[in-house]
Amino acid sequence: MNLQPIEMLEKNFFRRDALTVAPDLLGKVLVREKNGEEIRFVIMEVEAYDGEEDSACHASRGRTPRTEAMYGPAGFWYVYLVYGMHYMLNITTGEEGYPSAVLIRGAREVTGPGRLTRALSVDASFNAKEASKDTGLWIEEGTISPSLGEVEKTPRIGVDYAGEWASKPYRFVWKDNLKC
DNA sequence: ACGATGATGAAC
DNA sequence: TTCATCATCGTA
Repeated sequence: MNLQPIEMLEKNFFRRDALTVAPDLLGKVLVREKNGEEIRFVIMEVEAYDGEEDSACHASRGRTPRTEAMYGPAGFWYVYLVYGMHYMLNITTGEEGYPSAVLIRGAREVTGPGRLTRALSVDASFNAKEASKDTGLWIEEGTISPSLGEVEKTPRIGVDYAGEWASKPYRFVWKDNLKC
């Protein structure tokens, strides 16, 4: 038997196109450490937000205080509040200077981006912090990943305002065939 | 199908 | 300083 420490995903994993990173995150494990306890969720649903051209991406309005993190290096959290109630958790991707990120929308046993951040006790204080053990929130290698046939591609949720970009298949879901 | 609820960015 | 908007969710 070959027991190796579980590998934390580092900058190089995230320093690729958001559209490449997004499906690759399915099956990876989101880890939150709080008060000495670690909770883990297998990532099941994500969306890519890719650059200023993407009307659904917050960076479509250019660089603002809110979108700073997306313009920074890959592997950092981008967290913001929507509808005055729910925090959305994103991980930044791509080269520094190019704004892009992947929204983590759901995990095994937790469906919905707002419910996920609540389950993890994640709020805006994580914004622009690195995904690492130091910050108490990171992503690890998983034990299984979906096969190609198990990944469903659909338009993103809640971005109907984004014109032609609203219909692009930037959402990736691991169809949970094995669930029982 | 609707209201809660508050930060953000843009207009004035 | 005001205002519309919003990557949602729970209850009806």
